[in-house]
Amino acid sequence: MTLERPYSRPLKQLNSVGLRPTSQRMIIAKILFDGTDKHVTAEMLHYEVLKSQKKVSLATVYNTLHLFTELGLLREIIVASDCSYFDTNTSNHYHFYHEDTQELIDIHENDIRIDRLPTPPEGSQITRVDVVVKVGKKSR
Amino acid sequence: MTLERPYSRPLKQLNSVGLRPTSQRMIIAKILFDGTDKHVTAEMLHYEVLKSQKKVSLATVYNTLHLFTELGLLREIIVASDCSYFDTNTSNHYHFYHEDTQELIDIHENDIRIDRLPTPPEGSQITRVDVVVKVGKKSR
DNA sequence: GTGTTTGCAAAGTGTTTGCAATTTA
DNA sequence: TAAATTGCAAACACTTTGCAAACAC
Repeated sequence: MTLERPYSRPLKQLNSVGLRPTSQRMIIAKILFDGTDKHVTAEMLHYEVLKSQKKVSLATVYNTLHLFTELGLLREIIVASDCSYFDTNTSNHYHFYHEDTQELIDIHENDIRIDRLPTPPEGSQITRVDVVVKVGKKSR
Repeated sequence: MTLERPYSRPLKQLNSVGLRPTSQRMIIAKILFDGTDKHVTAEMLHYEVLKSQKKVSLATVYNTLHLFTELGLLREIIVASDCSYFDTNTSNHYHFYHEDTQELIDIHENDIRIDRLPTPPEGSQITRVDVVVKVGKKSR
């Protein structure tokens, strides 16, 4: 935890993409960019915000998550059709998705390898490769 | 196309999982299991149904898609948070997802390979591996 | 007949939007 | 003060559900 400079990283992140550091964004950025990798849903983040400081509307949370994603500060991960996750680690990596707990867990780059990527259909190019390894409770 | 025995395959599929071959299910099964691999959304399927024969309610389409999926006749594929695809090919394979056309395209088993699958977290086991290769229009 | 299946319309979910009020630079 | 941002509540898209009528066996 970066207790010694709790504001510098969030501020830098906002400045780096040219967003005004409003109080709502700072609160959100402070939670997201604390130096550790996080996977959050809009609801989870909203809850964290309410827990930590003054109120930020859910609409603003959604807005901010999408803004951050467009600007490259976050990466959206689709695992289920009923909720989106956002990942503060924007580098190339994949995920475990625990079907029982709905938890998203990083798979480190070295722990999986895809070789022989397929040629994309005529006229298209690969923009991204998503890998989700679904896991469940061990049966026995 | 299996024009010669248009009903046998759908009927067999329904029988094989012990579902009553109601007219609605037969209509749906006939569209889905025509011998070719298909990727459909509930809306697409509903549209196909209406186009081909008498009416089946959207609720029943949803119901049937989920029933078929639970019983192993279909596989659900999550590519975007706002719509689910169902794949008539239930064997292990992955997909291209065209971000511009929302089209889902099979990647054949031989065209991609994942080696070194990661060890799942303590107490869990891998239930499935989903790979979606997102593609977009070639830029130049 | 009895249990299953269907269709409708209503309810539900997560998400987005329009707009007036507020805040930032 | 001009432009950006926020919050609210309404609107949204997709999906699910409750229940009475219809159907399959």
